[in-house]
Amino acid sequence: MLRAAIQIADKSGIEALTMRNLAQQLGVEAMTVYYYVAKKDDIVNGILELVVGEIEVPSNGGDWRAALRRSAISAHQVLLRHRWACSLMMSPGRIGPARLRYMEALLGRLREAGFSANMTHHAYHALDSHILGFTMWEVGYSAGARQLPDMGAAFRRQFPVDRFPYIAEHMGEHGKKSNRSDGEFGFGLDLILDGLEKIRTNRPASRARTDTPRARRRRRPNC
Amino acid sequence: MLRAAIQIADKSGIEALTMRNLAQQLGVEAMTVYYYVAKKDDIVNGILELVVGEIEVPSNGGDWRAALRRSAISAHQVLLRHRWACSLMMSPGRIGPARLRYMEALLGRLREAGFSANMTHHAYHALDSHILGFTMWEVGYSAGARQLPDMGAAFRRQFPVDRFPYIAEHMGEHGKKSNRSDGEFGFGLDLILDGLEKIRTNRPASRARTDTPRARRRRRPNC
DNA sequence: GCAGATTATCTTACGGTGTAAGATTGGTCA
DNA sequence: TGACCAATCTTACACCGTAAGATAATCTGC
Repeated sequence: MLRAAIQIADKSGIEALTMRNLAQQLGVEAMTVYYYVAKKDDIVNGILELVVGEIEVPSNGGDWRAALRRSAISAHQVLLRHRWACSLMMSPGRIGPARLRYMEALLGRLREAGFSANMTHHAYHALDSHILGFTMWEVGYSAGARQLPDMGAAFRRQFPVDRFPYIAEHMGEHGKKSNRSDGEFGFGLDLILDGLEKIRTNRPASRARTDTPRARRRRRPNC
Repeated sequence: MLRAAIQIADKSGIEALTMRNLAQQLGVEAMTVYYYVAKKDDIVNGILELVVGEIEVPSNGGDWRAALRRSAISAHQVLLRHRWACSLMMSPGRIGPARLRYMEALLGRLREAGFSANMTHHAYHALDSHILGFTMWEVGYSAGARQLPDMGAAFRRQFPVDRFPYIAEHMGEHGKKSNRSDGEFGFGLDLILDGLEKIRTNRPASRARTDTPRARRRRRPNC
């Protein structure tokens, strides 16, 4: 059932995933689905869980930078395969086991690389913001480009080059092949990873992983 | 009318912005709103336009880094004031005049600082991804924390510390005051800005070294 | 002053959504 | 055979955006 739901969402967008559509795909009436599921939200959480499970978790040994880079690119690709998943990952209350496993691995890899708890915290959010933020832009951008195949011409008509020269140039850059694939994603990713590496080597002994992390003195019960 | 719509969305979320709700707020019947607006989407675009207009555009003179930083922080704050706007900015087909003005100013400031067209393109997306990606996470996170006031306890019950020690530690970092305000946002922002500054001074007007050399062939006319 | 046009509002209705409540079918087992 | 039960379907409701048209209020030109 979740497979059918993913299929619908992949093909026609998450807004096409309705109980009636899903039931039809399963050859059944709408309300029958509720025999297996309490709320539609359970289906949404379920398919998100499956998709997050597709993401390659940072490996344990070797270069931390390479491991994180591989994982980030894997996440990017998974989210491009399931373009509806991005916004779901950023909405509240959707953190399931797969997401926790991913978070734990990523955080652990950072700590293991020598980052302090505070640095790890910041690094995690910087990486996460880039992965989700960039991919979400990319998804929206290509969706817009698909439904307006000649967006460039429409744009040029409405916003002439002489009024927005830099945007025009920017659009030109979008057409270049060298910027395709993971190139644009990788640029920001490397910017962040390079910055982290610099921080890591500049302050090497800022509380390495000598102490095992533990939930000490919960300051605020705030997730 | 758009003001009333923003008020509804700010107070009760974008999903509460229905034609019937909006009409009620205006002391009028639902369909009356359609006398002033063709589709609900026009209202959504309208309020987004107003909100994007609140963002402080990068100033012209002085230090490029400081200008971009100020603008990014302004965007962050505006989007926290109107927590519904983030996801709208990332969805396709919502680029209005205010957004173009912002883009043009940001791109222009980068070019003026000495970045090549290609670098500017990459820098823009890295910054944009961070601003929108981070803020969107933040919005979702705080929304989750608000509706589950003791999320921490619920979490500890379901996912014990010994199984997810790094996540537990991460959650601890969230409680620290030093990480509040623009601190978390600023960290990733500075990571990106530092990286950009290094690129700018090290190789003025050069191609990104992160571009994996690849056979570049046809460039598709794509926006 | 008043007919006609314009502007603003309301009423009704339709097809879509998620889902609550309960009827119906078919198979298994005592 | 009669009871149980899992699986499915039927009906209905409140909400959504909005199409179509009726109605009321105001302005305009003679």
